Formats: sequence, C-alpha cells, structure tokens
Amino acid sequence: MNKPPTIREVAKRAGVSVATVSRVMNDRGSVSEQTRRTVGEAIRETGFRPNVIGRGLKTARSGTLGVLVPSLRNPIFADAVQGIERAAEAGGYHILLTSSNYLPEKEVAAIDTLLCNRVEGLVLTVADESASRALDFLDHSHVPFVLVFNPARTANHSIVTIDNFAAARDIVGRLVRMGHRRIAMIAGDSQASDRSSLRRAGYERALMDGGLRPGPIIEVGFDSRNLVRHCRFLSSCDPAPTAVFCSTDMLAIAAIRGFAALGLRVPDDISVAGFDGIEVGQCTSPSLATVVQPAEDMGMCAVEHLLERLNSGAPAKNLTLPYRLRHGESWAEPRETTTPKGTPV
Amino acid sequence: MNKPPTIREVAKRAGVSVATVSRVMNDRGSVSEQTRRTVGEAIRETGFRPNVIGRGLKTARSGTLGVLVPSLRNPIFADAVQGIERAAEAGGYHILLTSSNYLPEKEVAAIDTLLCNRVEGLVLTVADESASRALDFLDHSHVPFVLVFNPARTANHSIVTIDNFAAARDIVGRLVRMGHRRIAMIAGDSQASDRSSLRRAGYERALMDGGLRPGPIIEVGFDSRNLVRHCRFLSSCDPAPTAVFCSTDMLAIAAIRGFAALGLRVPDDISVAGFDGIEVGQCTSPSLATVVQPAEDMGMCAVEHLLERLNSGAPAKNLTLPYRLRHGESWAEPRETTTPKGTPV
DNA sequence: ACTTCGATTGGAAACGTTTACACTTCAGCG
DNA sequence: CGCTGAAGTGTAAACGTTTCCAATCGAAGT
Repeated sequence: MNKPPTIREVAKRAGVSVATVSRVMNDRGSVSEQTRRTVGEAIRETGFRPNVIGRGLKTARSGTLGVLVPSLRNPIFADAVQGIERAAEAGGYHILLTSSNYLPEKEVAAIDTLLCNRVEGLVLTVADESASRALDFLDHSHVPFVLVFNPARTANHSIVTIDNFAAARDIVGRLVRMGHRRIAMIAGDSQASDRSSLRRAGYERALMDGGLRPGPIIEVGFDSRNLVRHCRFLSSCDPAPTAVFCSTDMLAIAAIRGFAALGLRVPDDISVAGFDGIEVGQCTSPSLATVVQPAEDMGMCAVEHLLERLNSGAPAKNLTLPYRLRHGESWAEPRETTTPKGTPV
Repeated sequence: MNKPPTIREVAKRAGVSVATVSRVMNDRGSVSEQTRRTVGEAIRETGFRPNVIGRGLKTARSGTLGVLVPSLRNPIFADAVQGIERAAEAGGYHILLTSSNYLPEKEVAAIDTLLCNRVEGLVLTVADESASRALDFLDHSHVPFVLVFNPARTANHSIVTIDNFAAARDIVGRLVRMGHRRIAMIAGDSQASDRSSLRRAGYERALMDGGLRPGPIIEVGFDSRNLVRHCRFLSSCDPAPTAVFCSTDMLAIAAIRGFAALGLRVPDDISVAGFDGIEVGQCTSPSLATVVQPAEDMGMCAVEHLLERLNSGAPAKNLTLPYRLRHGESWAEPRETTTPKGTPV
C-alpha cells in the first residue's frame, strides 16, 4: 500500500533534476549519454512508473477513449469492442468501457462520467440515434465521437455503419426469390433501436417489391430467451409463415431453438434468417443464414477515424462499410408453394 | 475544441472561492444554503464538469479498475467483463479494459500501462497463473488484484474460480457412466492455459476412475475454426472414440460443426461435451452438454471482493463458485458398446 | 463588555508531471 | 582573447482539484 515512487525520487537518486528525468523518459530535449544511463538505472532501481494522471493534468491529454455499448452479452458488440480495443492500443490509447443495458438514461449517465474522465474521444452505439438525448449532450461537449452500428441519419456526425435498410431488403428479397410468400419478422424493440426499425423497413420494402404483404411482425425485447411462445404463435397463424426474418442473430438463434422445441424443423418446416453475422451462427446446426456485419472492422475503423479527427483535425464523416450475405442451412425453398400458388423460386 | 470550464471559472461566476465550489460539489464541510444555490447555478450555467484527473492527482485516487482478459471474442470472457462492469459501476468505479490475445508478453505490457494509469485494483485472467511473469510483476506493485477463472494454486492471491478439475472429472464421468469406453479430448493449448491443463487432468482422472485409458488427446490453439481436420483424425482412429470432451464450449461447438461436415451425427455417431456454459450453447442444435461457469457472477464477485479489499482492507481470499452440469442434446449413450473389437461408425 | 464557540468562508499548499526559460560550459571562430 | 552558439542542465510555474488552516462574524455564555 506504500506509495509508488515519483519522478522526484528518481531525480534525487540519479542526482539530477526532475526536468532531466522527464526528458529522459520522453526523450525530448537533449540529454548526455552519460546522464541518460544514470537516470535509466535510477528508474529501474526504483521501479518508477510515470503517473499518467499527473502527466495528463499538465498535458491536458488523458490518452483515453471512452466506449459505450448496449451490452457485451451480444457478441456483435463484444466483437466491435475487441476491434476498438485493438485499434486504440495500436494508436497508443486505452479505453474506458461502459455499457448502457439499452437504457437511454444510463447512456447519458455513462457519457457524463466518461466526459468527467476527460476521454479524448468516444466510440458508442446508442439506442436510437435520432432521439438520443445522449447525443445532444455530446454535441455540446466539443469532444469528438463516432457512432458505430447506428444508421447515418444526420450528416454531421461521425458514423461507421452498414446500410441496414438495404441489407435487410437484400436478405428478405432472397427469401422471396426462394419462393416464400408468407414471411414473418421477429424484431427487437424498434422503439429502442434505430437498427431494428431500419431493418424492419427493409423487410417491408422487400415484400412490397415482391408484391407480398408484410406480416406478422412480432416485436420483442432484448431478452432472447423464451422466444418459444412467439414461435408457437407464428406456427399457429393461418396461413402460417414459411419463413421468418429476425432483426438480430441472437433472436434468430433463439427462434430456431424455439421452433425445434415445437417439433418444427428448420429449414424444412420454416426458414429462418438473421442479421449481424456473429461467429457462432456458423457453428450452430443448422447454420444461420444471415447478413454479416464486419463488427470488429467497424470498431477498428471507428477508432481509426476518431484518431484522425483527434490528430489531424479531419472532419466528421459517414463511413458505410460493405455487408455481405452468408448462406446457411437455416433457409431453403418452402416445401410446397402455399397461398396464391406463386412462383417456384 | 475550446477548453472545458474549470472550477475557478465557476468560482468567479458565483463570486466565491474555489474551496467553496469544491465543498458544494462533494458536499463536505459546511456551506450556507444561499451559496450552495448560487454555486449550483454557476455550475449549471457554465456546464462545468469536475475534472477527475485533477481530482485524482490530489486525492491519489483514480476511481478506476483495470481489467485484462485474453479476448472478448470468447463469450465467456465477454460475460465476465459484463459482470465486472456492472459491479464496478455499482461501486462507483469505472473500468479500463485491455486484452492480451493470449500472449504473455502482452499481458505484462497491458498491466504495465494499467499501473501507469494508477488503477486502484485489477481484475484479470492470465494465461498460466503459476508461470505468469505478469503476476510477479503485480505482486511487487502493491496494487490489489483478483484473478478470475484461473485456478487457485497459490493461497495468497485473490481468486474467483470454479473447481476446474472436479468439473471436468464430473462431466467426463458422466460420459463414462453413459457407457462410453473410448473418450477423446480436444484441449486448448495447455501450455498457455492453466484451465485447459486442469480440465485435462480431470478428464484423465475420470477415465482412470472408470478403468479406461485416456483416448486420443488433441491439443489445438485458440482458433476454433478449422477443427474439421482434427475431427477427421478422431473419426479415423481405430477404435474410434464414441465421445469427445472439449476444454471449451467454443471448441465443442466447432467440433460439432466439424463432425457434421464429415457426415457424422451428434450425438448418434459421437457425443460431444463442452466446458464453460456460454449462452449460445443452449441455442445450437443439438444443444451442448457442458459445465456451466457463472461467468457474469464471477466477474461481479471478483469486483465485490476487490472493493472489499480496497475499502476495508479485507485480506485476499480464494472464492470457488459452484459450477453445474447442463444436460444437452449433444451427448447420448453410445450406439453400441464398442471396446476392443472396433467400431463401425 | 469580554471570551468562546460554531458556522462560513477564503488563501494557499499540495498532488506528479511537463516545459518555458535561464543558466552554465565549452568548443570554434574571428 | 573575447564572442557566439550549441549542448546540457536546473528552476519554477503551470495543470485542476482537494483540504488544511486561518480568518471573519454573530450569537451565546459569563
């Protein structure tokens, strides 16, 4: 519990001034080879470790980036954080991590403490970008930040995302072309998630393009357990959907599980498509057909862009990364063409 | 980019001294209701946010805990971090997150920067507790830390873990009692992971207890992709194992996938058991039989204990949390009792 | 009227760095 | 031999807080 050594003690031991020790540490200014060695030894002998708090006070730099995600339990965010951490480390920054649990009020509180900690920038995913009080808050703070996953609705924010609408339309369109005529959706709370509502819009658009009616759409919370009752509801519809699009992989995986519990086989009885592209989706069986977001890359890009803004004063920019569709075993052509006897494929 | 307001500006605006503003913020000392109000207004008007760096310098408290995990890509660690974050927040701390990517040298480097940041304590998972240079390092630092997941080999460290040996013996014992006679193991690099080697020891013990010889043991890296070739090797053994125990769920899930790719059915052709209890294991089909570690709880316990040590000077302690077995669809009795006269498969 | 005391307040010294500035040397130059 | 400039070094002032200490002021007690 005894205090760690300070620069002053090192200086005393080496018989030089603190300024010289500082110069040695940051090698700036000129120091003779002789004293450099002496000081180096003193540092080693005392086990001195520069106190970045003291340094930060003087330099007005914390060397820290703030990170706010909804939850680490969804691998899509864990992956993003992994990327964020990697890029931050590469840039000489460390990260202060907070999570909001999807609660807007916690978002604000978390950002507040992050700002008190004088993070030099933030990387965050908010519940609903357009409505988020948190962002108004940040806009006034003069601390640069970049949103990840949130759709780019306003141009003056730095954003790294994919085209959620197009991606959803793509993957649902694929179901349509497979011959599905009755495609349901299980959507995370779209009130609380702008991603979810965009994906829903893409879904609706794909159906309209195919001349189909959307529905049924089930809106659920973020708890992906106990999806069985929703699955039961879907399978009891008349006509029952032959495919279901889920707004996240977590939901899709839970849905597959739910259908299995009801004795339905995926994809034979019903096709399931997800969204996110989390790694485990490939390892389940059936493997999950989904939209792959490059989460780790998105995290890295976000930090790289943030550092550009920090170091070179680069302007905010919207970065839309490419997504891709991953084919999986969870979807197939519907067993028999249902309703108005439509097209085979 | 203009500087955020300081306590001095607030003081000037309120017409009081900085000492008074400080007293209002932390409400300590006595301040008249009148000035308290005035200062409150000044704070709001200026948008003042106390600089915790300045505060930290004076109080020698950073309000920060350091966290080091191997990787966030394995949900077991993501879950633990989630618990850590929750408990830290509840205790008024925030967390500085780093990851080692399973590289011992990065462990040391990460801890070093964490210490430079004057974290008040650390929660970490190291590669191999007994050999970890990182720990020697920490032991000399006088900063309290608690290990998570690492087995309790030495008594003078704070550790939150489960009994890896017993758990592995339990679950493998279960396979034995199901009638399996030839049980293989896929183990993560046991050089680099004390968990892996303990689980392996438990596995060997269970087999010995059952009068069986440990079957082929395959040691793999941390990359759970491309497990197919190992699966192929296992299925080509003569006699081929009827079950395989994997040292992590990530490996187990990949193995199930690998066997499927070879046309083998789990559990009909081969049973698979995992270790960790990550959530997705329940959502795959077949669902994974595994040992469940309460990862999020472990993270929370770790922080709670750390805070006890920090606040009340409580002594280090070893906390062994209960694990439980989760039955899943990935294991079953072997189709026919095999033993010495080769298997069909 | 004089002391005592509690309640408020302000002044100023830390905390551990960095860094502008000033001060020595000493070599090289005329 | 004096000047100039560069190289090496030290002094001290920040940075934004907290907190010890002293000061002021009424009110209350004697």
